Amino acid sequence: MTDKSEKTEGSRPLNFIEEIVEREIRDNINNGRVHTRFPPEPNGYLHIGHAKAICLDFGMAQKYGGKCNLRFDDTNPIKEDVEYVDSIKEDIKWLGFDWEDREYYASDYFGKLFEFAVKLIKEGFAYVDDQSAEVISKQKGTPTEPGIESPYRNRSVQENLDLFYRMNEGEFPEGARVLRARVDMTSPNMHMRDPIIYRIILSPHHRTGSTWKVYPMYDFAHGQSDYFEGITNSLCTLEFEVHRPLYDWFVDHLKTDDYRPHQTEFNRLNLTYTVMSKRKLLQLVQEKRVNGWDDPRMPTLCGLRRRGFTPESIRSFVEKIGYTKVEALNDVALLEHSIREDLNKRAMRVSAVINPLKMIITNYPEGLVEEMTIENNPEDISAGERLVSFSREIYIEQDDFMEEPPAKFFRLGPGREVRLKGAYIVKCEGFKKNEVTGVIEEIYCTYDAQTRSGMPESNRKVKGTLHWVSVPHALDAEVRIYDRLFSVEEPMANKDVDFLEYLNPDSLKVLTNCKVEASLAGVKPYDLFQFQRIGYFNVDPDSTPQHLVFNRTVSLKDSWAKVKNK
RNA sequence: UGUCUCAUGGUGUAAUGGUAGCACAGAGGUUUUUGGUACCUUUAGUCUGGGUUCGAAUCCUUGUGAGACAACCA
Repeated sequence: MTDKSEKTEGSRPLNFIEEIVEREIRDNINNGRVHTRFPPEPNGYLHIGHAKAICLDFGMAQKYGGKCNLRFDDTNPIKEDVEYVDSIKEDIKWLGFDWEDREYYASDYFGKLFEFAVKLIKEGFAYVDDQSAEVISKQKGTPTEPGIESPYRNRSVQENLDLFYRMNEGEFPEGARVLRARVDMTSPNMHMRDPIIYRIILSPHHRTGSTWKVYPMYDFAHGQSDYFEGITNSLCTLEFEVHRPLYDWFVDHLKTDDYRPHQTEFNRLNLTYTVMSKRKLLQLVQEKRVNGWDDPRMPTLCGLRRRGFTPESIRSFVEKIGYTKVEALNDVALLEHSIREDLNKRAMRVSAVINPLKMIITNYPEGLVEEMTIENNPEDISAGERLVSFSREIYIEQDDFMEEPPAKFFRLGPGREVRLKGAYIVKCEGFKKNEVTGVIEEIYCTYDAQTRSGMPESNRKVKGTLHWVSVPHALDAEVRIYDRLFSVEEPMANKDVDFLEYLNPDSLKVLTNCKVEASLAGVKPYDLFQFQRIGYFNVDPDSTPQHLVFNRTVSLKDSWAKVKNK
């Protein structure tokens, strides 16, 4: 009964995590509370894969009346920096989520974690190992062979305690000693073979300075931090599945009543034609294969934002791909669909000619300018209308004229008629061609004065409608045409080929001679538009009133391109 | 020669023992002053073998394939 009502409530069926949570609520596990956390490490920029996690962590809390904490997992002072903290917070807010006053850091718990380690030592569950990293690693065995016990495994509690305190006094150099949990060296799960839980790091931490000389490892910090914060559901990606027994082992030694957090793993987001690993993204930035973390070709949230993606489109995409335990490769076409779907509803339509070809309307009076009324968005009447100047000389798209057009070409060619969007029907009477280069330099048309939009004659059927910009009114603009960063679906799939080999050489084309309508004079960075018949574009932060710069977010679907390529 | 996880159209997902559905992509069409949008139609799927059952994508089992795990990273 309850099952049914819960399922029909939403517009889609529950995913497996929602099913788990609803069962827990029903069974009053953890008093029926739902409290999640998003735990980024402040060592890089967030990408769309993180967005999938953010939407789940914050989304579950929202859906079930719970809370979601933001917790920086800052247990490694060598790799982390405050620089990243701010960008991460900005990206989460931009995506549309709010952690309110619950901004935490694993480093907030260094004291409690240290005490817990001391407790484990006293109970015989942890020991100081004096061996080198290499030796410890060797003793760990392999996935198919058991490990062997360290000669230091049975040190006295007193000695362990003494050594551990002195490790934290800075008495020993980095690497000299570690603290290990005393679990099981023969466990088939490598993570249970006496994992290292504390190591000596002498570099200062970005938040705690030089207070500490020993720092907890991820496994010794994460579950415990969840516990300290009262987290109920610790949601993470599939590769942490093998860590779960250790997560539970620590929580079991920490908990004092029925409350306990537990970990559930879901599949990562992989996208075709890109890479998602922080290391690879860093490499692209460092080797200047892209222009920084916010390069519009990057799958980072700042990159997608600069490219013109909206938070709504990203959330909608994440909603569409779902959460399962199957390792998936998501088609970037679905992301593109999500942004088109969103922008179709909200983007103002404007006229921009990115590869200009001048048209002279020979029978149009010289010096005459007419103001044409054009709707701002046919999908949204409330967006209103605007006036656009029309004159004797206009720019049209080079692609909209062919000297010898094929049958299916609905645009302009010698003797053909087309409609100029919101203006007149014109007929091509001739063109000027550079005899040396073969380039069409100008085309000459006549217009039918009775076909101005709104006049009865304007209803005449013509095959095509072109966008245009009046020459004397046009604004110059730079347009950056972005395409997929890689030319293959899975740049990492072939182990014998460096992923850089698959970089798409045409992922960025800069067009500097573009002409846009005058209404674009006052645009601000991140403003969104549809360039009529071309695609969705936004204003790049590089843009100034003197030098307009637009990024192509995504092209419009182009059924002519399909016909043409047949 | 380990442990854990997974396997449904091209892709991502649903169906929780009872008509294999949805979205994207593909194909075709209608409408259209965007070759856009919207709408309609359509192609295409339960990894393999066995078992339980009136009935199996679902439960049991065999095999196959894929992934994760051997950082003093997270």
